[in-house]
Amino acid sequence: MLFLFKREFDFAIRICAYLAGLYPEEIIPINSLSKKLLITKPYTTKLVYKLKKAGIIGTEQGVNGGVFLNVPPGKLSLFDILSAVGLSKTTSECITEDNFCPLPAPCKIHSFFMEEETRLLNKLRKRKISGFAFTDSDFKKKTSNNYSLNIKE
Amino acid sequence: MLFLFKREFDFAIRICAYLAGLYPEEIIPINSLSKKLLITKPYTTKLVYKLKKAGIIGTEQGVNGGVFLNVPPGKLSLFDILSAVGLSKTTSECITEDNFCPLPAPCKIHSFFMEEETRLLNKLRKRKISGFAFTDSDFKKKTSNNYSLNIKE
DNA sequence: TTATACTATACAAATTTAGTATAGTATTAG
DNA sequence: CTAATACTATACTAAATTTGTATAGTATAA
Repeated sequence: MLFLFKREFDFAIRICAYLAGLYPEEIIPINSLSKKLLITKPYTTKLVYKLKKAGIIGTEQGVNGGVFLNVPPGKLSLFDILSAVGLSKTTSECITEDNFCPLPAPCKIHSFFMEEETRLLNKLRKRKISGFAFTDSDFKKKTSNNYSLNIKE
Repeated sequence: MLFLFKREFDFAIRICAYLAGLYPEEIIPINSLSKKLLITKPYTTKLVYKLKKAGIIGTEQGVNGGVFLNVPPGKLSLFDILSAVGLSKTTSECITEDNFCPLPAPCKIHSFFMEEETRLLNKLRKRKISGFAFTDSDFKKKTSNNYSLNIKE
């Protein structure tokens, strides 16, 4: 796994990037979404739940229900997505822990990493999901299964 | 804890930064080092072991032994230190795993994070420990205990 | 020769991440 | 109306990683 990166982040971005490709016409049931993106159904469900709570994803219940992006892809940043699944929990606790570092705060070591973190976070804020959107035509060939999509309305 | 960062990395850099402050005159026993830097002795030992294996730290055994930086601080990068304690293990496995991502490699999402990772690694390569060196005068006041240092030779 | 220090590896606890289960609510086609 | 399908919300388990400890040994020098 990437240094900066956990699986949950990757999956969350992947889901949003795919929904961005469908935006704003189509909705897709979680079931199909999970098969399509190679994420287990319970895991997909969990992420959809978090993303909906943050207002990023919208859902429709019922037989022909499904999920869809609730925000224009040009306005949805990677930062928004990662925050929704829990970025803040892993950020910057070290600075608030006193007695952790023997040097008077801010020490050069932690300052350096704080700066790098800030730079990365800003970059995540700038990058919008529209730049990562993909559609069915972008899939690997071997994933030949085609799940039907429901046209919204 | 910092987003980019684990405790082990922090400790390893801290040890090297302190040894850089002593360079090239003094050596310090692990015991004193561990008390001084607020790292448990077994953990300090473990890190010293790894850093020595990588050639970064030198040691002297015996009653007046201890450890010291084995490389001029201006030539020792953060990257060298983090590599010594195991940076490579956490890096970029995702790209080599096939079937992990449904999109043909390199997909935009992973490319983006790869770029960011590369940028960070390059920065770590550029930054030398000399820029982080500290000495006893930099400690917080409350850490009033002063452990005696052995003068080398 | 003994006290102190490093060497090398094995082990265990704690935390985080990843993934599953389940009981429930909502919607709509038929 | 009702049964099938889909989302809702939370609790739980398993795997992996990180963190920290233990221990038996080797080396050195006062």
